[in-house]
Amino acid sequence: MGHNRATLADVARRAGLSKTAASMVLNGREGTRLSAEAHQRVFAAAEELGYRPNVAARSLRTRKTATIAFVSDIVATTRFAGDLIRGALDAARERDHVLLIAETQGDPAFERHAIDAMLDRQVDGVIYAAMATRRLTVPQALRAGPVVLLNATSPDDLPCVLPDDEGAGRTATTTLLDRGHRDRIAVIGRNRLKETDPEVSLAAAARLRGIRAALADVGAGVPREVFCQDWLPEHGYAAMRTLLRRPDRPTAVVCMNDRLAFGAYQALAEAGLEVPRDVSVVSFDDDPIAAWLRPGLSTVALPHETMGRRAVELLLDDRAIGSTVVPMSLRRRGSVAPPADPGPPDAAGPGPR
Amino acid sequence: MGHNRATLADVARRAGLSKTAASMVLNGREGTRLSAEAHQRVFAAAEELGYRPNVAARSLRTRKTATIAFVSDIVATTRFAGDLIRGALDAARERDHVLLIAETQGDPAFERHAIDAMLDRQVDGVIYAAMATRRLTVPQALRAGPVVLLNATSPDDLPCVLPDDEGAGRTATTTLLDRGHRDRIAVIGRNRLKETDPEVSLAAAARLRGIRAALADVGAGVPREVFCQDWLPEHGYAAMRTLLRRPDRPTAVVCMNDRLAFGAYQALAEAGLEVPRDVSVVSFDDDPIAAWLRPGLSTVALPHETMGRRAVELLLDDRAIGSTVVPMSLRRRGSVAPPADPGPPDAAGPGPR
DNA sequence: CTGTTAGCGCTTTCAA
DNA sequence: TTGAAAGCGCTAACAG
Repeated sequence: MGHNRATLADVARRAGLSKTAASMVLNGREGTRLSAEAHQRVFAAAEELGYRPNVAARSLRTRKTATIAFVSDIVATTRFAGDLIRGALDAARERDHVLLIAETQGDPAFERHAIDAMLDRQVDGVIYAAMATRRLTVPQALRAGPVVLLNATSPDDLPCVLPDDEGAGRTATTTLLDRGHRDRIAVIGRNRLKETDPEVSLAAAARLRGIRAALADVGAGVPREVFCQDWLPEHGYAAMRTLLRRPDRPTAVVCMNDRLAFGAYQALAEAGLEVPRDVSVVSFDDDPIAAWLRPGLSTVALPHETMGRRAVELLLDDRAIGSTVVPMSLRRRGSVAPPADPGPPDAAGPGPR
Repeated sequence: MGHNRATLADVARRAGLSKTAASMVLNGREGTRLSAEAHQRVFAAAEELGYRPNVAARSLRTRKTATIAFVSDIVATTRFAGDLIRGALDAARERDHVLLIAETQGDPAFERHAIDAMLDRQVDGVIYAAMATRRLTVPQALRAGPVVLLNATSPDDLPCVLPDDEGAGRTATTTLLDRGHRDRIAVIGRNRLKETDPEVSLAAAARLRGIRAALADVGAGVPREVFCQDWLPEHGYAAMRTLLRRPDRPTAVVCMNDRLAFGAYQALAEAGLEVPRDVSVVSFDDDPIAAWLRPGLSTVALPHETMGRRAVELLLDDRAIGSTVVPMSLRRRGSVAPPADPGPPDAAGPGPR
């Protein structure tokens, strides 16, 4: 690849100057001024030869590669991984950097291998990303240089970028409260494991805190909460059925993520209930599916693209300290409306329509 | 990053040998044999110092970087991008290579920039990926070295990796035929632009060819085909409503992708029709949503992970010639059943349940 | 069998 | 104002 590229020596020769002179002109070094004419000649020569510096050679000297390692546990599983990467890519491009990516698949051997591979290539820094917001411990090898955790924290307070899940919880809930829901709001997606083990999830507990805080602010009653084994559509479906079986059907539910909400939609439709007329729904993530549902699902979006971008900014500006929390904002679609009417606290719900 | 790494000189010194000797041992060069004891000493020294070669330095000499550029038009939009990358990543890891990624966003300026950045870093080859299977022209700059097109072809027959969309069309259709559907199969998602402009899509025409061929094989009638402006759920929804409005409701539909199928499901549910009892559905892609629908959607999966892997293999083994077509296989879920009964070719359908 | 000597292409003292 | 020379860490000729 790139066989006969012109070298700096070629440029210098053509310009009738030394490599030093050429180098200085091309790098805009002010250390010592060359004649305007020398500048001209060098630029002209470089232009004519289509000169491009060899980054490997340069970095051997400068110990800078303008390359960032992006190491994540899993890249493919979720669409969100792409957003994280895209944000990082954008920011990197703006600063003339490039991303070397690797995936550990949660396997320590792969991880070790990946990190070595990156370090061997003298990357300027490492972004260590998790696909689910969580706490993790970064391998010792990374301590050698700048690191930013993306969508993760570590026990030892490395600089990190996180989404504001607690704020998101408030936002979701407030949306409901603003429309007049209050004492019959339910929560779908409580999960002991996700809420208690920070290595599994940081989002679950934070979202719940936000939800409860918003409710407490207006003195609303404790919401009905349904536990789910995981956050997949089938669990949301089951949870919603559970809720519908009870006497006082909720006027609104907040689902811990969009997949749960999708399942909830399915159960609602099956019960002949209409969103948002009979039940309002809000959730989190802004999975593509949120826009595809009928009606569109109002959801608090994960700011993954911004997070990815922020991570490289922190890394390169090395003002990276503490945690950077990125706000999450509501994508308003059609799934929220005022409660139909208080209704008698008995029946499970009317038939279709 | 990686400040005080031991260098080859350190290892040599510690082993009491020359850099040359150390280099040879470490690289397992057989050119000239060193004493067994020398081997021992070198390995021991390297081990003790935690020596790792500096890839930049090495590549300055060898002109090999063990780095592959992965340039794509869009990485984030679809989940499939992740699969392509993941496959490539896996294959690269197995061969001790690493991926430098960049995204052009379809912008020629970005593209130029990205390619320069990669070439400046002396990558060993380039994988040029498109997110929708299509034809494209690769920038001249890439002709300098090995290139493999991923999910794309070019007018000048660069080596490429493509999914077998025509086979997929046959597979989808055959699934229906095998269950007894025949003359009342409909197709959702015809699209003039996608079918005629190879720079937009290669998949649409190929899938359609496959569908028709399978039908022709059994002498089935020409299917009812509905055009869609795009392949999004809303279009599938509209298309299905159109079909249901006609007198002879289809017993089965093949949708050009899963998003259309999702829309079709919505229209079916709304009409009080049940999948697969009243209408069977098959489609293409294996979008995550296919597994989330109720019942699960049978769909012919895009083999993106395999494709990504294949691209790397072709590039590195440089036996890269012509096009490599990767088969697509059916994910059998619950959306296909035998037709209920021939039924009178009149009514639009019964009420709910 | 082993070690010395040149570079790869670049930046950076240091002298002229 | 400019240029020669050294050297980043490594490998490949070429002598010993």
